[in-house]
Amino acid sequence: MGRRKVQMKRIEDKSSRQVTFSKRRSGLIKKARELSVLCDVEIALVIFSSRGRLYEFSSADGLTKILERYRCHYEQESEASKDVNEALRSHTELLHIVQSQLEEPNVEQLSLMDLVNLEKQLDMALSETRARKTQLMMESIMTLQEKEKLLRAENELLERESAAMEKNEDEGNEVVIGFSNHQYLGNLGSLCCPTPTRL
Amino acid sequence: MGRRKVQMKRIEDKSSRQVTFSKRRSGLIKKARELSVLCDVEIALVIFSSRGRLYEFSSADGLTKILERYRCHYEQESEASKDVNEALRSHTELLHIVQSQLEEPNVEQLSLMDLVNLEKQLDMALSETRARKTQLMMESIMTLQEKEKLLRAENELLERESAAMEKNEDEGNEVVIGFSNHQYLGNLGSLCCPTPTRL
DNA sequence: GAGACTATCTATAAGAC
DNA sequence: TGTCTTATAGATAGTCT
Repeated sequence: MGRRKVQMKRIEDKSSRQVTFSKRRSGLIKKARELSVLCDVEIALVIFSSRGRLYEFSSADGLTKILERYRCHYEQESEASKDVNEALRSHTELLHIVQSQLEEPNVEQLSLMDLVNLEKQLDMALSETRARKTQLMMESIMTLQEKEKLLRAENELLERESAAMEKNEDEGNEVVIGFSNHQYLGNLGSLCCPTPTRL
Repeated sequence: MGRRKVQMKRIEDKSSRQVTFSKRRSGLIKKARELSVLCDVEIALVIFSSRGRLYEFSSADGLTKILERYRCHYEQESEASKDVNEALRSHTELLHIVQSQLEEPNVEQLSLMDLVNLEKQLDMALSETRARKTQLMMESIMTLQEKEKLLRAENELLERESAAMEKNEDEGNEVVIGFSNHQYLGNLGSLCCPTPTRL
């Protein structure tokens, strides 16, 4: 959005890098604020400059809360955190009981029924834990697959663009007259160079 | 940046809000990525949609690390959340330990050797299956992460090539006529090479 | 409900001071 | 260094598919 297109790589000149950082940083924060207001969503944005200075933005809820929510997102079921907390409480309770019973030298005195019940409870607790683990992994895989898809698409686009440019360069010395109306190009127009009319 | 200026307030129409969220979210994430690359800074961006879906971006260092750094910056740790997470982790560990302790010393007391053996075998099979499942999922995740890395690298390379080519063209000495104003091309101008009329 | 299109608006890279 | 200006690249609202 400036006088010329900029390459997507680290700006080597320290001064311009600083200027760009300042400009874009405020732009980014502004955009984050707009998104949070327009769409009524929670956003947390943290930026560390190379010198270690911290810049941040967060929507009304506050950065800490959002970050906390972020962490919880991977630890708890999104369905109902109530259930998770309850499960956690009962599991912990169960553990205490079992542990105290195991610590005593006469574990054998536990009745068979006690053991059966304990086993059942432990089994259920284990199942929940396993299910949670599996779900988290599945989510992770889904996210990654989505990322891959997007990257592949972007890649393809770039390759076509690149190929089109090369072709264009090869034809560089020829006399070329303007475009046909680009509106007729449809989808391809956005992917490759419109083939110019040659004389 | 659209057909008309938009008021900076929550978009009431649910549908447009959703569309705007999708569009601006990707725009914001793109800008965050650009800033992190151009200025070599660390950025963490977390967005929760109103439905509780999580979207995130983070520069190379990874979101967790940056958030960690953020927390260190303020030394504001939420003890409650930390405790919950710790509990969940150690909880899982303990369950495994306790279960194995329960199984071992009491096998004889059940005195149904066949059943016990069968159970053991089934248990082993189950364990193996679970382990295998976990391993496969982990491998899947690793592979996808690797893929992502490669695709990103390839992408960057292509973008540089592309940029170099354009620069090359710009520096050409040819006399150029017509369509010097790319604005007439609309969006296409940014995606395809603006092949001007050459003489 | 995700993408393509395009007019229009915004951000920002360079310049100017 | 900072601030203002300007030309241009980039983002996106409305629309259609």
